[in-house]
Amino acid sequence: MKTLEQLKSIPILKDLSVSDLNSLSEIVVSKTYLAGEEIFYEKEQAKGFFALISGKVKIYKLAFTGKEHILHIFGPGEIFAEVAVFFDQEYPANAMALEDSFVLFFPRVEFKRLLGQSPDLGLHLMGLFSLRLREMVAKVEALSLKEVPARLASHLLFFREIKKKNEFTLEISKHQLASLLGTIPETLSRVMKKFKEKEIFYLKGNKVILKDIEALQQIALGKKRI
Amino acid sequence: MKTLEQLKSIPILKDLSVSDLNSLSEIVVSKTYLAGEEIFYEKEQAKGFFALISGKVKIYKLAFTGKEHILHIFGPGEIFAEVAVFFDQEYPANAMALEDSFVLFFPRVEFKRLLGQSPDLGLHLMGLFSLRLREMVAKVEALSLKEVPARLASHLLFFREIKKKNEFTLEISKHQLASLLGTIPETLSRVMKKFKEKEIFYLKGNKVILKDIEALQQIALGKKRI
DNA sequence: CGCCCGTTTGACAATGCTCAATGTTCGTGG
DNA sequence: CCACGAACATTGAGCATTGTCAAACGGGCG
Repeated sequence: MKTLEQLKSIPILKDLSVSDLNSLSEIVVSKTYLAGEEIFYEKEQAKGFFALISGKVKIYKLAFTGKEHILHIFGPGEIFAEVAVFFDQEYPANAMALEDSFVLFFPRVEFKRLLGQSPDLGLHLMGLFSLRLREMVAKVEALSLKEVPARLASHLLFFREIKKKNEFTLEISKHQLASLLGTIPETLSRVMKKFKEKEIFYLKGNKVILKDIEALQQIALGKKRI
Repeated sequence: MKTLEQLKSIPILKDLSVSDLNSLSEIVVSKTYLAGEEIFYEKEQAKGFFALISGKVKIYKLAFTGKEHILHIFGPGEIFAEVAVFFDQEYPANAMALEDSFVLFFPRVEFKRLLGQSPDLGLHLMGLFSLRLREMVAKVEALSLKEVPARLASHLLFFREIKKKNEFTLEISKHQLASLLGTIPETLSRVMKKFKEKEIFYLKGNKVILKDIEALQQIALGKKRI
């Protein structure tokens, strides 16, 4: 696939003018990462940002003890590490390919030059920043004000919105899901067991069928305990 | 003080061109809030963002149970609620004046028009977004990977950086500090007691004198328990 | 002086983590 | 096709941390 086609496959970029897209296609660099491969480390000098064309990537922080917290998991069409554009400093977190992944890399300096020329490009990027900020605020809220069952319920309801169905697959391992929810696999397993016992959902492997949406909503809000 | 002077007192805006500043001064609206007064609510339609000229403002989320988590406390010269520019939706959190505060309000629609005209203004704003994002990532990390003593130690070290001194005042009540660290006053009080016992700091009222920086750094990283 | 609010302390409960063991799934190779 | 191993997932017991509830303390202000 041509670079231009790939750029157009990214939702946030597809509305850009042809000239903006052409400019971008001249600066991007294609890269491939194997499953499990590190894309960048937290302490690494940030040289640019990425657009994921295919595969799956996790952005995560590591504690001194080795405990991991996943900030975000990205799929095809999404942009990540875009903060790098504005800080010629370290990346704020680590990134690893969860599956074999193909990405487009946007070098910081060149991209910033384009930004100065196209206000439209800047507006798109600012919209993305706003979205990320909201996601992070939601994460802080969840971590500090909600318990694990509420966080799991919120996540399941979020997936339901995305998939527009009560039946879906989790797409990531339980270990990864626990890390994404700010907990550990054992705790997640116990909470899921309770959800099953209370007939809130059906779970087999990675397949989920939500059964009691009302209960999920109550639990997500912290109005109901399990 | 003239609006133009006030705009120049805001660090992130002071490098803007005279014409940009003049454009801004034409759209801003001055507002005053008394201590304890709500500036906006979470569910409220976001009509613009703010620059704090004098006073103190907290941005916070509320749980269904009434528990509060402070996301940020802003002082003079800082900009807040800037995400509002890109979403004609609800504010993502609540804002309340902690002291009598004087702010400049930037209406969303008018500001966005200026953005389209001045790429430079956009670049400044994007830098601000990046900073906020990093702050939020740090918060998520602290909440999910660190215990209360580590969060307190980090906060004290952060203040030390700002003040460039080992001696300073906390500026906010213990209750507010607890909420900022994602805990409750009782827990904070107990942790502080331990810090005092271990001679890590001296504390009297709101006055703090850091005594064992090394220990604070170890605790902040989670390498050492108290 | 006495009241009020913020703070501290105490006793207790609960949530979630650690460590260890057991189950389960799935891919590989005999 | 089955057996085996490795990685993933679940379960159990015990414990650490933090939250809840209630009471006492203390400092500042009318």
